[in-house]
Amino acid sequence: MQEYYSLHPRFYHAVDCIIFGFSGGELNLLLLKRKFDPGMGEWSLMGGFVQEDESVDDAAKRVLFELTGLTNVFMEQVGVFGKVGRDPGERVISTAYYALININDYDRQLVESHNAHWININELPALLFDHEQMVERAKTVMKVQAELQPTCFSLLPEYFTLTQLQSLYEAINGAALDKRNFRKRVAERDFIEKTRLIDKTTSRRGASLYRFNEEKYNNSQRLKI
Amino acid sequence: MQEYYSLHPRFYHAVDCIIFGFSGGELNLLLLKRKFDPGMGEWSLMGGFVQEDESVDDAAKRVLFELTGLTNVFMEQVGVFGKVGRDPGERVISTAYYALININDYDRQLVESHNAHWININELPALLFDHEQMVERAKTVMKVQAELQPTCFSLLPEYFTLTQLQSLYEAINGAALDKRNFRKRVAERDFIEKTRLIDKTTSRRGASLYRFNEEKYNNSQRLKI
DNA sequence: ATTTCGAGTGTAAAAGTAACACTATTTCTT
DNA sequence: AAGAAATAGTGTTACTTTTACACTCGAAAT
Repeated sequence: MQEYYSLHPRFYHAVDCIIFGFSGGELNLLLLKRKFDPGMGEWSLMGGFVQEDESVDDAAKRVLFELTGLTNVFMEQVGVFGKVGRDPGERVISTAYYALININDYDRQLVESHNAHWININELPALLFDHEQMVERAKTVMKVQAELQPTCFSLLPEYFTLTQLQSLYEAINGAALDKRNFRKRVAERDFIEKTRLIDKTTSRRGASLYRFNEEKYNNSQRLKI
Repeated sequence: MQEYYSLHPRFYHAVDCIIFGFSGGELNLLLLKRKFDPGMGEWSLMGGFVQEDESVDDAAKRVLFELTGLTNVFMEQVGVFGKVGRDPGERVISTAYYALININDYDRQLVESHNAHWININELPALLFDHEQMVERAKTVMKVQAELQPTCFSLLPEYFTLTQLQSLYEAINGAALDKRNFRKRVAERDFIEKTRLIDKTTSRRGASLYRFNEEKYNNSQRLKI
């Protein structure tokens, strides 16, 4: 019985985080310029090793916290990357996660101390190991997920204008949307609530601020956006 | 540098296979009644441990081959299951995969020797460890996948009738479909080819046999079914 | 010749999606 | 004070897609 396990090899298990942020009408990833080997000087995802006392999902949350100081972030598995030589140093199996964070919220000092930077998703540099594949898959999974459920509100501040929301959807879609049709669709979902607040920073006229009402969403027919 | 890895713990890494088959108008899973501990006597998925010289994906293919004798089977990752106590014997992280196999094709002797049985997906027994969660997630992932691409042809024999195809879609959907609308949609996709062959086993009149043309599918606009 | 059984076929209403351009409100400039 | 500038906001129509629905066809069995 003991042999049932001990005949088999054991592996380091890493987690790597594809961290999406939204600013300036564009999607960005938080990437590290590595200050240590393996891969010193290269761009990479934020990663870490799973420890004895934590689940794989918890390890991903911890790693995200170590970089950004954030908890309660929307995170989802992207997949397992388990090729034999993917990490040239040792055999490491890695689970990739994507996270959607509000770009106003994170701890800038922590991020700086890790040598991490926001990079526009359309101008990504070459990345360490198989991290580019991870990013590609994350983009796909994120897109599918965002179409099925309105998860992408995690990328916005609590209050946002419809122009911001539309440009987020355009960034995820990779294509422009018609303003009137978009607003018609927003009006149909009452989990996107208009508030009395007005944002005057982006236009002279000012734009109404909206918020995502999670409770209403949970009670709704789950109309995707 | 060496410490970069060696400070961290290592884990057994398993793969578990959710194996779908289609017969009698229903989806079935191939499950094992375990003949060994841990979990002797319980129903479980077919699983195995990742070895030094194989990727995680390859381990899943090997495990499926060991049970069914099949290669070149459609398989996709379902996700990583990495809770600390999920396997009470040892800390094991597992990657779940789903496979779609043609129920006429597998090696019956091998399957029997593993004490494996086809179980209707709507009448599943309690399963070992977190295998029920794996199955739940696999059902969701499989459904999404089948909607995006016509992967489910892997569940059918090379030649099939439209009635069979429709009942497969109904089983995946969990809901009945309108026969005329379904056939109209089939007619629109030329990667579903009508042949001159007639199947006389299911009706007196006989039904035309169709086949999936992968090449045409790859050249098509990827209309999902 | 008649029955039986699954295979196969078309049309019309309804819903959803896509295309399209101007007015409104406030601030800034002169 | 008037006009320019800049983003917010607003409806209608054509087109496409989806849904609902019931009978005939062809071969075998009796």
